[in-house]
Amino acid sequence: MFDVDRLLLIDGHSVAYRAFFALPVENFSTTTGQSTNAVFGFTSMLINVLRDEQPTHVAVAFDVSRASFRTEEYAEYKANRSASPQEFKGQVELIKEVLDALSITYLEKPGFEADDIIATLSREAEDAGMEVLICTGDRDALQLVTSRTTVLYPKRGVSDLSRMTPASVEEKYGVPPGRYPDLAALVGETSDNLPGVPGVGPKTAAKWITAHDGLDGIIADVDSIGGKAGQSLRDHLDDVVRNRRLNALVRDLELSAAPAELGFTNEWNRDAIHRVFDALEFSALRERLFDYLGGGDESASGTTLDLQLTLPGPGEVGAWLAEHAGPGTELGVDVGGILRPSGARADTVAVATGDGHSLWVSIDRLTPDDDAALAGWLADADRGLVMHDAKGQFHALLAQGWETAGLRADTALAAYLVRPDQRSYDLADLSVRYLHREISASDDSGQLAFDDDTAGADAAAQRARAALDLWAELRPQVEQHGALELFDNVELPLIEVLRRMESRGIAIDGAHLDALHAEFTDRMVAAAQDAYAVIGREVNLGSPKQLQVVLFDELGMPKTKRTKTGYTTDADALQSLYAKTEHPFLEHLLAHRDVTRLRQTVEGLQKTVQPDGRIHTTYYQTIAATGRLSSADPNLQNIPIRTESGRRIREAFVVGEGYESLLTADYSQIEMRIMAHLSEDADLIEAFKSGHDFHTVMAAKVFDRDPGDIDGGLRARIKAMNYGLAYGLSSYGLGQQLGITPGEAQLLMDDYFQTFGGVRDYLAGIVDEARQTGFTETIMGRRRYLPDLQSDNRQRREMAERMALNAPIQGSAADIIKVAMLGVEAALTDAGLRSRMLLQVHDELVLDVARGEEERVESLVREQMASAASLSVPLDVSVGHGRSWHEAGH
DNA sequence: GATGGTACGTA
DNA sequence: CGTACGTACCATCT
Repeated sequence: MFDVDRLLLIDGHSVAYRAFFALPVENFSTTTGQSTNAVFGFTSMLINVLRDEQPTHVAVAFDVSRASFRTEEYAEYKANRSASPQEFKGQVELIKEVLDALSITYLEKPGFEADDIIATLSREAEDAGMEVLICTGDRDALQLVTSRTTVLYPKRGVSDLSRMTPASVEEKYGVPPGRYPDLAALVGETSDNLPGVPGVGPKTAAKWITAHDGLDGIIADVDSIGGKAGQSLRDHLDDVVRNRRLNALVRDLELSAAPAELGFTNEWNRDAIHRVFDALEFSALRERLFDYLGGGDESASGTTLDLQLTLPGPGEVGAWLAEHAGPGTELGVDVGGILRPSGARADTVAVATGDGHSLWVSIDRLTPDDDAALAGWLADADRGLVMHDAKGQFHALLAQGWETAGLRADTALAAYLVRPDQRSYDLADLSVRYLHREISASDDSGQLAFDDDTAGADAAAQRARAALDLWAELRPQVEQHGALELFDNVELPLIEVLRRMESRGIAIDGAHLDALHAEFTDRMVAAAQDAYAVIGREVNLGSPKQLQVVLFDELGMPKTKRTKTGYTTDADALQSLYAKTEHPFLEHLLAHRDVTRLRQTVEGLQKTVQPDGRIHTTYYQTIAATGRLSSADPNLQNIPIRTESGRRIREAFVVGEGYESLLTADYSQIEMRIMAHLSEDADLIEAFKSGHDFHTVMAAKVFDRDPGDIDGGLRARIKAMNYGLAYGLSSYGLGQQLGITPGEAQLLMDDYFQTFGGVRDYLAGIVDEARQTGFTETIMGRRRYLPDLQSDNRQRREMAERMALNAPIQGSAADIIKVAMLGVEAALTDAGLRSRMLLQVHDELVLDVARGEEERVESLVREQMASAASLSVPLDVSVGHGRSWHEAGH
């Protein structure tokens, strides 16, 4: 490389504005609703250019306002520009914050444009023997291009820059860079509101400039220029002269910094970068930035933490624990190994104290004394253990035979309660966000991959310490969000309940699954053959793309609803096509879909049956923004029930060996009951207290008839209405579901709200309140923040409104069943029963019931579920028993 | 091999 | 053009 200084000059406004229009604003906003697309695009471009061009000096120039000496001289200058969009406002200030964090100088000069600053600096830099790179979307800067100065001009978006050198300017415009302003003066610049000579484009202009040695020559010879264009030029000569005066950049401004003072080092203030990127919620960009910085000296940055790490020799564990990790203090713990319900294994344990000490042990090297010391320490309820995502680590510790008693906090849960909308709560991310400290990330299974012990030990100790420090940071926030009780009394104790449920798993009748798989396979093959026979060839029935060709091109069926990639072939659409065409292909296709789906479900289950003959799902406590649990590997919360064939899959979930039956218990209409409670609607409350079929009673009230006079049709309408309410249904959606017009659906909704005015007022009130406070709240104070309620984008705003309607209702139901689960688990233990809770499916619990315990367990479960919350309507629980989940269902 | 889109199962 | 999820497959990208 040449040993030459390189100055990078960026036109801040120009690049930010380009970025704003290149990146869809709706994809870039923070949880507080601040748009960040321009900041993102600018920063992204900045990082790329820093990486690719390796400048030694950097500055960014901004316009102070639209007013400049040019507007003084020509009031129409840039007057055609519409006001910058609302979403753009404020983003320039954020860009300046990014620049501050990166210690990059930015310059402004009242009365002048960013271009002038750049022109001045580029001249000074050239005089000082530097190379210059100018990054701008403003073509006026092309006049600055020389053998030492290159313009990086965004081709499209902001990621693709073209390098404009003297040769490439000449190739593109037919004139050398110095003549570019002459050309622009003749052609005009729409974006600056500078009209050029009508009928003269770049080709003509370039020809003239070459022939007459520039604009001055053209003006001198103006009468000799022939043709229509020549006349046009003479008619608009004043404009041309004015354009040329305005597009000349000022190259001798007095600036606050000279090129030599713009030195750029990568002595970054990492802490400041973290703060700014946190606020902007730029995680991927931060990684790119630090990747680029990567070569640098991390330890010098001061954002990692030195821990006094002890790798104890044989028999020394107990002494360390006694000295540093006694009772009454909070301690961070990190367990490494295989962290899952089945096949778990603990390999390492790290402990970190608040005063900088840490311990790391490899479990297979512990002496019996060490083992006993650690086991006793973990089992001591007086230890305030702070862990991150503790459940998996508990599985691992338990595989080692170690029980844990003193869990004081789980930082994943704490972060979730503060901001439940995030997709992940990775410890390394949270550490950066809340502690501004970088730690090495673990992979999904909690395994840390390192070449040697020391590095792995340090990383594990860092994680333990990060959890401890995160809790200090998050605890006040949990409290401030009013969620401390929910945290201490519900979410935290629920970890152990879920861990037990996962460990227990549910027994599977493998032979039944095998038989179902064989049957579904046969039916799938038959349906496919039938379908192929109808159209005379084989297609991939699972490919929406190929199906579209068959349905709409070859069979000429009417087009369905549009999707991003064509027309939908979903089940609803196929049904309605079948109603119209009665084409047998559709019949076979739908049958194929159904049975393929069932087969897939069976296959998925077969793969997850463990050697103990049971399926052990994993429950996730920090996924659903409303507070629900989710289930994965496999998901046992979406096992089919609606169709006959589907229900047969539930026959494969059976009572465990040594138990007598499965029991299922579910809340009936829990969401409507919550709505009754929260809305205090007298008629709705009365409907629940009547004891008759709920939907029928509701229909009787809406249509003002006797319950005996409500037929199936009326009941179905009100049932759909009841269920749709909590989702923020529209008349369109309701009509779609009931097969009536949106108008009819609207009339139905009007009737409904006429009767249940309290419900209408409540629903409207939720949204109003959320708009004011920024969040919704469940009966236990679980919050969900919905910044999009303020969005200018109608689609986003209405989506947020529906979320606001749904979150308190779905979330309160989640609160209630969580409390019930804690109650059931504790009551079974207290009563000394062997029966055990296995599954939760949002409003349902499934238990293995031990011989002779059926009655006691049923009444215990009913009692715990019914008393989990005290509402103004009873919490009705229905219970069933059977040898399979199917039989126990009701 | 990762990712986005589509489709579909549950509450 | 109703909420909340997880999983599978296909098509397309790297």
